[in-house]
Amino acid sequence: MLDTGDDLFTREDPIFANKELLEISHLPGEGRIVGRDDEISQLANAVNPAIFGQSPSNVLIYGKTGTGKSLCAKYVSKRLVETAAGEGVEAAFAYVDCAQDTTETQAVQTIAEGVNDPDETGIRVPDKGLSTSTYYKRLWRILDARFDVVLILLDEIDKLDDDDILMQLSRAGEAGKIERSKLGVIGISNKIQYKDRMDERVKSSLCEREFVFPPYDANQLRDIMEARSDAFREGVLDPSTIPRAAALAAREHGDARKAIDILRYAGEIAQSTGVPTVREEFVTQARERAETDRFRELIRGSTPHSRYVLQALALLSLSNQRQDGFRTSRVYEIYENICRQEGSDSLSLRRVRDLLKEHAFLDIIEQSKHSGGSAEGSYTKHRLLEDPEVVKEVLTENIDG
DNA sequence: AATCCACTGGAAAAAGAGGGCG
DNA sequence: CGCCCTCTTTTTCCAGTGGATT
Repeated sequence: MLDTGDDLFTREDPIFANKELLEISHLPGEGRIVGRDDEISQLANAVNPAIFGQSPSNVLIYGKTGTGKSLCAKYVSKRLVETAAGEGVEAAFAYVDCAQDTTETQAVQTIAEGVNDPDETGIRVPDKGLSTSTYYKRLWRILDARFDVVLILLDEIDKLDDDDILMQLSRAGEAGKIERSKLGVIGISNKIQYKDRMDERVKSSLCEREFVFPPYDANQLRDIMEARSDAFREGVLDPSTIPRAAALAAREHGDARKAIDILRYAGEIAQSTGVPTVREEFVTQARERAETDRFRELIRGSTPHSRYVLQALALLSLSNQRQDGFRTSRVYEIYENICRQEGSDSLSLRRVRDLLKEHAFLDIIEQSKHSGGSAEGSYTKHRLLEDPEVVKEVLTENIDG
């Protein structure tokens, strides 16, 4: 996405030797996963029966973002499939990011597509258009046709809007939906409280084993970055850069993904300014850039009206610098103006309230409740958390697209 | 204590898009 | 093609909320 590796010009990259090591999607090989040895062996232990074609334990993994949950789960699954193959057991794993596939149907579709091979099974899995039960039926057929054991990784399981899929998966065997295959579910959640919300029946079957991944400390973050430092050319990385970035990341979140992002941005800053080494002071800049990018990413893909609402709030913040928030009706007025300018019909007040709430959920704005004087009742104030200038800029730059 | 009233937020349902299947 | 399915966006309806005023 960021750069497509245009090898016409980059054959003599002065900074990066192997930039893929710093991409988020990169799955490190053996010995590159730092500080998670215990977790990995426990996880492996839980799913071990799969190697002999027996049912693996269902597992629930907790931990904040960037603590290596997905990484370890994927790594163990991959190793498991390899080992099982050595034993003559046909195993596979399917990975679902529930933040992207929030509904039951989408998640089933992703699993089915992930484990399917149309040439072998002759079963097609269309993107959409089928009923949920049809997707299930096809999934069961695919599984029985191809595999002895299947591990299903459900990442960010708390983003799922209902538990139905867990119910179906955990009971597939008993209900006789699948005969040959055994299923194992590995659920990954950011929220510890997730389990409380779960249906009792699902809870008992899904939570056979539970693991909590603690955040990385500064030393571990440093090791993680060191382990990937050969993404850079020799001598390019200033010795103080990694400790600095590690300290910064540990203090703020302990998120390894962000830490690696920062390292990559620092490298890119060096690259674009033509400096031959990655210096310590780039780390601060890199962090800022990571934040702006995060915001752009949040905005991207939102509907026009969702943007207008944000724009209205940005406009208000710019013209009234020292106010701590703007009430809904005020935002709505400005929003209506913007709609007139853009020549589109404005949405109802009710809808705009929901849009504001969505933004609050993404930490773009902050909402606070107030109670007013006579005939005022209770109301909500909205305040932009990002820099209004940045918001306005990002919002207007995308209009031509 | 009753009343005001601008605003809140849950619920349901319409509308419309996207897509498969026979 | 007609029917069925899902899913998102949006509207409509309505029962609260809560401090100041009466």
